[in-house]
Amino acid sequence: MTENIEEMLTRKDINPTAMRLLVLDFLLKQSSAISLTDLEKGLDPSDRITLYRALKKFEEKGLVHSIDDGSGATKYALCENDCEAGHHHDLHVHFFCNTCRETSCLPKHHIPQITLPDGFKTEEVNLIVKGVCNKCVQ
Amino acid sequence: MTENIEEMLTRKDINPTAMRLLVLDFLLKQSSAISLTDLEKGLDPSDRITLYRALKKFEEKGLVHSIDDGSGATKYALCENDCEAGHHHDLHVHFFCNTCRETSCLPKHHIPQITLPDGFKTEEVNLIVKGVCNKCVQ
DNA sequence: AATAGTTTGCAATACCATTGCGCTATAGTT
DNA sequence: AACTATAGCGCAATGGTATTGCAAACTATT
Ligand SMILES: [Mn+2]
Ligand SMILES: [Mn+2]
Ligand SMILES: [Zn+2]
Ligand SMILES: [Zn+2]
Repeated sequence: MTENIEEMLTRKDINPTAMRLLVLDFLLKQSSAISLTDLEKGLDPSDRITLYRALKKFEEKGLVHSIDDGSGATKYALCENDCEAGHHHDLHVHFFCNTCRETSCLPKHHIPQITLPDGFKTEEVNLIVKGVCNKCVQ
Repeated sequence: MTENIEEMLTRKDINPTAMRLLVLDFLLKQSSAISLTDLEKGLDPSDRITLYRALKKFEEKGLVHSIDDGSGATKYALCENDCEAGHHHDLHVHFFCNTCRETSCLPKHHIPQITLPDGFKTEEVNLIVKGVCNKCVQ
């Protein structure tokens, strides 16, 4: 099982250190995107900065993508697709639940094409839907 | 002219104090959304917290809306439409220029309908397009 | 074993957002 | 006009997140 995690890292050209294995293992257990603080609490006691750098490395290598859901803290989630170092292909919608404050990837919901005024060049699109998630709706 | 600004405030049920007149006047002169720090620099010397509370009051009363463009600082822009206290109707796209780092409202670009999985309820949509704006494109 | 490169942990820094609180200006009342 | 209640202002303080510097610890290689 651990070998599987280790392979995931090496396949992405990430040195599988003890800390990084722990971080990836934790990420695999999540059902929603997590913040650095979530990770810190989940792997207590661990140094926040080390965790921060692990996430940054993962992002840089195309293993996780970061989400700015407007909560103030960047969230991180594993990439679904075959993202490459530097180039992410997770152009999907993200959902932020105003009730449980969890952020989820909606990988099946692609971001619609946005037509801009003349002279504007699109490089990236961030689409966050906020509301009530399926777990919180009654 | 000042009366016009004053009326804008009173019409929104905002007490037109000297500070608030200055803030609204500054906002009217902008061609893009501004941060609290931008406002502070533009109205130097003024107390940052007072400006912060002016923006919050404006937002609460439906005179400005805030934009989270992922830059780290919340941006503010005057509402185009007849927003009411508490209920904003600026469901338009926002554009962040990666070159000049300015954030613009695209009020003519409405946010497309997003269909979510069963059980998800939409309350709000935040759509930020990042790229190069018409002024920076060469 | 020595060396070079990588990772880690701690300290420090820089912003941004937000609240508490006393002072002041203003509006409303007598 | 004097008085009082309220609202606004300015300063201090706090809390949270992101990011970098640096030295110690660790790994891999010669
Ligand atoms: Mn995602
Ligand atoms: Mn806008
Ligand atoms: Zn929820
Ligand atoms: Zn630009």
